[in-house]
Amino acid sequence: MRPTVHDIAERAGVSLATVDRVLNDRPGVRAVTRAKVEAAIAALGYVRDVAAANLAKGRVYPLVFIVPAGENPFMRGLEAEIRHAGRHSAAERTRLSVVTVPAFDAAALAAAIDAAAASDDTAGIAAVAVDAPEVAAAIARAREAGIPVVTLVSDLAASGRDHFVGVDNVAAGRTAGSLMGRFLGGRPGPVAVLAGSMRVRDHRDRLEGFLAAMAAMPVARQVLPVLEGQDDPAVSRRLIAGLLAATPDLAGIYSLGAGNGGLVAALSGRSDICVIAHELTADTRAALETGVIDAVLNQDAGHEVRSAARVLRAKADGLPVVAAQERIRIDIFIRENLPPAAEEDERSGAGLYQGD
Amino acid sequence: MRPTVHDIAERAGVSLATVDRVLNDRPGVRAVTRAKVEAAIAALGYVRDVAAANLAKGRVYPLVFIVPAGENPFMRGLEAEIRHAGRHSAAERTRLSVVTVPAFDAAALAAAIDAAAASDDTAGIAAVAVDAPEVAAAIARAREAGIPVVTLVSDLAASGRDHFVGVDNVAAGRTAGSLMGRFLGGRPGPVAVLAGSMRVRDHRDRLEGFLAAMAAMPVARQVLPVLEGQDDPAVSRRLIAGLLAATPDLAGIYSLGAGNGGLVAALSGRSDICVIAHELTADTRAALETGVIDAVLNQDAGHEVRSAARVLRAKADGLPVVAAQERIRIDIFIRENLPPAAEEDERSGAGLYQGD
DNA sequence: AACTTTCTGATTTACGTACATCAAAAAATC
DNA sequence: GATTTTTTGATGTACGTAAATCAGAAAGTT
Repeated sequence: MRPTVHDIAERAGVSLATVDRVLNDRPGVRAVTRAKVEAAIAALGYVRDVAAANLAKGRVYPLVFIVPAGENPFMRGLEAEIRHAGRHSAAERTRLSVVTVPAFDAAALAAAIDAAAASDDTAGIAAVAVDAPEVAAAIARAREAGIPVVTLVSDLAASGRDHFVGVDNVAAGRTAGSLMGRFLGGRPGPVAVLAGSMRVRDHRDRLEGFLAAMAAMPVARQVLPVLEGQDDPAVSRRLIAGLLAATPDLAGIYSLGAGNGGLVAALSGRSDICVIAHELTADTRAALETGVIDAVLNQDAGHEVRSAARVLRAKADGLPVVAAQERIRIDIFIRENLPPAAEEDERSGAGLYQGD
Repeated sequence: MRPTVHDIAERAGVSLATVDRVLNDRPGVRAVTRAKVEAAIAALGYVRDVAAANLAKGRVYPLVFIVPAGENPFMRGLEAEIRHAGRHSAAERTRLSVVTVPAFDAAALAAAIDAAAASDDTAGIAAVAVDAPEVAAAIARAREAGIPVVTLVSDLAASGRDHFVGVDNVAAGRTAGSLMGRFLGGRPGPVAVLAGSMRVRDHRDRLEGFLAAMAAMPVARQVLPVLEGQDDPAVSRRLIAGLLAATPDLAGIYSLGAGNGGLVAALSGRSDICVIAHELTADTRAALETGVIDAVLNQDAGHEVRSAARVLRAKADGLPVVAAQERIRIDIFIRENLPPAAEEDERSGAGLYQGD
């Protein structure tokens, strides 16, 4: 059986109260006594029963997630994951809530952060950041009020946030470029890039990585000027249609933002162009299956949500974060390793695999 | 605040004991009363505090993991993950232990299963199966004794095991074939397959998927007869060296088993051949970085261990398993999305990402 | 009506930890 | 040596649930 505080007390020859003082480092213990207790802890290999401890503490961690509103399927999947995690977060004594704000609206986001920070029972904030000074200021205010803040999916390093939960977008772009280059092989023709907006940090990062990888390929290849679809399916569709008309020898398209529904519609079944997109959603999944999209790079929203919750709790408790453990992986999906669509049990997400 | 059993009792107008009887469905409750209590549970949205319940139950689940001994880096990584999970499994009231048996030794594996089942405090067994009747018989015996059994990594469906924790190896082979075909494009030359042994189920499955995917490619390509390296680096090295000498126009190699150290050594820095291998280990990681290996398909040992533990606990409690949630994903790694090597904190694995 | 059987209530103990209180002992200070 | 300060012990309550006991009420059976 696992040793308990009682065992430590007995072994160290002290009382339970003293053990408690050492464990939760409360004052009033002599150095020698503390050493004795710590020796006993080490000797017995004692580990605190977190479940019992949390039960006794009765503490809960109300965490607020702020995500952009709108039709962006990835964001809706993210929201679904938050709600899903919220329903199963009882054991971790964590309470998750979701706030949506208009996409790309820095003022609204800043206001939402301020509101969350103003609430007396907010233990932490996770926000999909918009790259703007007022957002950075709001995050700084929250942190000054003692509330930990993490950025989610899209970073804002200048804000002084406690942590960023998301993928390395430069690496993601490099991965896309490498795959594009290998898939195309010696085939001639230029490559196009469809982004949401160059004002968004993660899109800029992905482009940078993609260009670097393309440049490093043995075969030089022309990359056309970036198209900005505003993450909007209708705009994207128009842009891609124009591109196809103007560039008959187009070899590939890298879609580094959202709005892939429009991209797929514009391609209307053409599988001769090598297409690489981001985020596994209903649109991209279907296009992978039909061969219109060749590869999808994905960040697992479920992992991100759980990582954000873990980090915020650790910060709230003043505990260190194991960075290596919180790294979000860049998943590559092709048709053959596509996970089966989930049976839509209780979440409305894109049907991603949910690990643990 | 979350509702507790007391709230339910009050709301339903019954005593705490009755609520307890309903919750843990013990006998001695009239149908009408039960309905009242269940209505109160639904109305208040009560969810059992698992931490408190486990604390009260005091029950622990001693689970035995049986894995092959030897130098196979994936298996050693698996073992490291089990030990790692064991150190952090306190919260789940689970106790993990590892037993190693000689690789491919059916008799030894069967004996280990019998021994684990004979122990009075074994709540479940997870075993990397060898495809042999005596193993199937041992698993059947354990299950008759009321001990749940899951197969890990390599399945043995005929044994009647409760569950299989591992990837879809046919799909893995198809993925490899598809990537190989796309990476090679129009480049001519035959492709070789290096397996461990055709007597092992997962290797047969991978080969099947690979051949199917290659056959489905637009460009027909010759696949040379399978080489069997016994998962042994020295044997593999010899076989590959011979292959290279005999086949100057070789275009690609699919290594579907272990022993990749020998493969890499035989290739000695050649990056003109397209190589796809399985499992991210120190060997394959290094080869990915130098360009000798082009892609690695991976099954996350950490996920598998945690999934196995969850499934065994559920089975031990007679609870249903959410199959969709326990599916193990096939990860694709190329140089650009390689996760950074872990800082070897306390595990000796291959430095894989550890999610949650 | 007396009886058995089945249900329900009230109460208690336990799980392992956190946290508070008060008294007692030990150490340090004057 | 008397006093203050610091350290330690003893004890109790709480968290939310599980599980057991025993008494009492309700239902069903003769």
